[in-house]
Amino acid sequence: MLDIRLFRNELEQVRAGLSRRGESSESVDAVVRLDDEVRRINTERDELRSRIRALSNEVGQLMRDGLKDEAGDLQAESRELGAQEKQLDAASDAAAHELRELLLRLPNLPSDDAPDGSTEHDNVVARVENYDPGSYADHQRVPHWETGEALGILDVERGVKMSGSMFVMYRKAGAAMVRALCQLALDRNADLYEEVRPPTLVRADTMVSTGHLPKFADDAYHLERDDLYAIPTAEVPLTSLARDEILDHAALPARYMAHTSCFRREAGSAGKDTRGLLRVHEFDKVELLAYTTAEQAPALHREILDRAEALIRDLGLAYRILDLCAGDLGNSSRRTFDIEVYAPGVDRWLEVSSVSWFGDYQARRANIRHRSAEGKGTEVCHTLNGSALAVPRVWAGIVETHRQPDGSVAVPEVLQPYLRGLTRIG
RNA sequence: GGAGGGAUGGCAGAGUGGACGAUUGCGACGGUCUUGAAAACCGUUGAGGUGCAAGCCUCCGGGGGUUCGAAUCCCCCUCCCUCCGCCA
Repeated sequence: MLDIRLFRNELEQVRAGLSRRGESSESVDAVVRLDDEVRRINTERDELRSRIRALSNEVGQLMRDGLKDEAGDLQAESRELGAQEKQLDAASDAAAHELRELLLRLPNLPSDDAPDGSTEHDNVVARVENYDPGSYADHQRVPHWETGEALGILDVERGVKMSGSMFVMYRKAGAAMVRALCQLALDRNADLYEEVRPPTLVRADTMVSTGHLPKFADDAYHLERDDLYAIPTAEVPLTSLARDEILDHAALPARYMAHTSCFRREAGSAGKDTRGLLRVHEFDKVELLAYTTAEQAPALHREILDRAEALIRDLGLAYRILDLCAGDLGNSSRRTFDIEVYAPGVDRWLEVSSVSWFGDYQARRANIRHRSAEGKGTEVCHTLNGSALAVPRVWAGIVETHRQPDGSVAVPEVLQPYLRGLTRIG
């Protein structure tokens, strides 16, 4: 949620930022109009309240003095004002509610550093690492679902039998590798990040805090009977960890990591990427998240990207870093770097991590503040996060990249200790 | 799921219709004293809205109601605790 003060003091900046995303300016106009209205009504209402309080105090004084009969006129006047106040209050609530709904649906402003552009084709490739297009042999040009099936480590058919399309089942070393990847990611970040195991079913307001509701309700699994949502990423519960709290300045930056299942309906992608692990409804992921001051945010953005990148590099995968253009940024993000792994079997770049800086957009929704360094007053925190490791596509990248001429898959060295010393699958 | 008890400032804990945004204690911060510290003593110390400011307004778990006036009375909801039931 954007700071309403931006609309009052730096309206042109808001318009410019939103238009870089391709948002129309109609809602901006509506926000300004409603904000004016709310403040106008509130001023009038507060004036009435003030008079009612003064009258009531007079009545109270008369009562204490035993002059009950003289209070009648004051009571009548106060009652009259009370009726007016009630009307204004209702009008204020209605306008304020409308304003909030509007603000909740407006996306964040792109950072000035985010490149211009409107679609994913305009994203800037910041770096390409460990990738030599001519280096791939025929034995690596096999899709992971074929290798997985052949080695008995991926059972798509039975996953679908249980739960429908885009649900998969891992088996034997394939299942162990899911666990190993998560354990590796947690161990590699345990030096600075506190491990958390949060609930995977959360309330609506928890989803609102990160920006996943109300705008993207179609993407989330919802348990109607209990009105709970299955989290699409650990970002959701981790952001609500500090909801409605005022953090101590000395506690920042506060770093957390969590391994969770993630659930996505993929409502807009029906029929797309349905094969293998390219796009699934349920998957495991280790997420990194930080609460910071505004000043600390850039350093943490780099740190999370570095850590996510290091894991991919050490798994021996080819990857590239994308600097997302303004038009392709996630709704809540001001700047995002995507890490994409090259999967030779399907000859595609697969997004495995999205490292984002949200400014104070999420923290304002979640009401997360910190005491300012000078001691007086509070400031809204900044939040940042990124996948340390999202399992399915990394799993696919490993199986395709490290496939050997004999059809087996070499286990990356960093993973071997987590697979009981296994060096080769198949 | 049933029955009862709770929810007040950073924490603990008073307050059952009127001068209460809230007694007090602890903590924190500033000062006096001290070579320095501790102790003692003095003072300060919640969050937000609006306004140039003085000020005004809101917030005692959330929402509604009664009243001239609600932390306080009534209704609904959420959460926590105890007991019973069920259970990995």
